[in-house]
Amino acid sequence: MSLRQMQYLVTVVEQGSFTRAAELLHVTQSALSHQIKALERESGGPLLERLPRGVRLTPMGRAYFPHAELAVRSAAQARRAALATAGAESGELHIATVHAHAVGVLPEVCARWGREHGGVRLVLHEYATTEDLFAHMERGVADLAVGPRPEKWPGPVTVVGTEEMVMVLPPGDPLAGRAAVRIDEVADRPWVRCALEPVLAGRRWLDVECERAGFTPRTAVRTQHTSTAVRMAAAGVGVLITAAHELTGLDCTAVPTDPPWRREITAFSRVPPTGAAARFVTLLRETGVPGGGR
Amino acid sequence: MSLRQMQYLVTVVEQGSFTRAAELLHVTQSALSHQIKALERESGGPLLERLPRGVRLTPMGRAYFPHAELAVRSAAQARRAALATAGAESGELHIATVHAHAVGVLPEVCARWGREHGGVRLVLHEYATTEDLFAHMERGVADLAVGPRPEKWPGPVTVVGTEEMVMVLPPGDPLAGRAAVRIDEVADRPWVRCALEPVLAGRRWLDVECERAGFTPRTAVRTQHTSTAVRMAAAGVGVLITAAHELTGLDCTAVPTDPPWRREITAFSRVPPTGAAARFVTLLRETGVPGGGR
DNA sequence: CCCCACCATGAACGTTCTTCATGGCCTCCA
DNA sequence: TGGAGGCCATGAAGAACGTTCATGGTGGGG
Repeated sequence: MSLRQMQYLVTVVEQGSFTRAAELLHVTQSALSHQIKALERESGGPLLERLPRGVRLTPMGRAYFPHAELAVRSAAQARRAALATAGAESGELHIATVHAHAVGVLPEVCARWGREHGGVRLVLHEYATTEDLFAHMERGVADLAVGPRPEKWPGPVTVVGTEEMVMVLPPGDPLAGRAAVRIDEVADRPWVRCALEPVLAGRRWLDVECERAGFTPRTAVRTQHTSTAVRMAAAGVGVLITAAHELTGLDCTAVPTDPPWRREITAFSRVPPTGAAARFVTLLRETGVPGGGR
Repeated sequence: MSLRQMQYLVTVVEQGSFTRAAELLHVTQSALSHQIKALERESGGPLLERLPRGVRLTPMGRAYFPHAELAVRSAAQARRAALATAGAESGELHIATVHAHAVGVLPEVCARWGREHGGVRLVLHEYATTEDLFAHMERGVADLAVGPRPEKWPGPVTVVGTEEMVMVLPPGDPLAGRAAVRIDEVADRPWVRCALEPVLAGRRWLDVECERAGFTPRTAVRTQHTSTAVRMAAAGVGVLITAAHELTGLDCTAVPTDPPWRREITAFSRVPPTGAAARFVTLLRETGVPGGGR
């Protein structure tokens, strides 16, 4: 029962095919067959169901797989952690994040990283929702995650900055130009909702605030990606509250809310960041993230 | 970079010595040296500091180690998960728990398990505190944990029962024989505190309740193990509130609190329990745990 | 000061993994 | 319906890897 066998299994399952997995792993399909068979022999039964078209996990495989995946990913992280501590001049740093942050706060950080730590390649894993991000971080896909503060996270969480939330309005909106807008002033408008809304104690922030203001937000449309939501709002579909920096380059109006809302951006990982990961956190705090480090 | 190498490293670090680790792993010390050296070569530098007396992790080793440990433990869990799903007639099921539960609720469950699933050996990992339990579960030491509901846990949590909390009094105490006792009736007494007190939203339950009752509990003694605390209380050192079933066989008086307190017993794991683990959860709910299944 | 405990090293042997070559099976399509 | 092609399995041979045996170096304690 070796790491290699698990790596092979994971790849075969991900690819749904021995042949494609073999190409990806740079071995022959025969080697895969042998190894998977050996793994199945040791595990006491078949893990994969060989279908005429591709493969699928057996019930036993489903019990086995998540652990194997975590083992494989942890091993990869171990290697990267060691390399990052050693040379700091080569290797990879895997960062997981949500799409909204990837387009918003990370580009500048990545640019500085490239100049200052050229040897360490950044590998970005972007997810559409925070749930996705957390789920994949738990499975160990990345060394470090950048995103909203996780509600439940068994590991170190560092606040690297805060974002100011603004209300997005189409160009020429009557409220445009105001210094700030109270939420009840738009109580009668439809809203653009997004999968990535900040959550507080299990409830969406906006719902809580609207309830306090005495109305229930009417949803015009619900999107996965924040960038989509922003364009909806800019087109006048409805009101959206989102982080200010996600609007750069768009033809729309943004007005701060009254009272001002802020949302934390955090970096979190399974173990205290060392080497490259630690430097990345420092860079995050120093660069580009409004309110960084507090 | 194989699992075996990581397994070797973990054992060497745990044992603090190549020689002892070699014995434990049933290989020669030479094999260990070779493998660790190979691992260090691939990792880009030494992971262990060779001291005249035993070994220690280098900074790089400290970055590497936790990931390696998780990889090793996950692999072991994968194997067990597969075997448990396969035969269900052999293998091991690793259960992590806190000492108080190990002596309180588990004996009966384990007895039934032995009769009904004799082939699957139970391996118990007992920890003194819930913090210890959670920390070790995160590192993947066991397939399933039994204990109080974890505050932050990234995985399935099942309530398997509730325990009634009672106030422990020495034999002949004036309050003994009462149907129930309010907490403010013992406001002037010293308390026996225990590391394993139920926690609610980050604060110890007892502190919250006493604050509500208008006093601050005065601590007579603080213990690690609940069983110690129970004996303290039975000896008249102070008042203790703990689960009723932890008193079986002791010469002391237990009086329910007014209002009644209950604490949940949960089973939690990293992935949905399958096979042996799933059956164990079922057994927990069916057996011996007051209020099981709700 | 010598001996013991402890880890490193090099060469030989046994095991394991990969490849090459080939075979079986199912599906799609003429 | 029969052949072509995609897909995984299998068996044998060679390469790669891990283990052992034997031995060397180093520091601490009697």
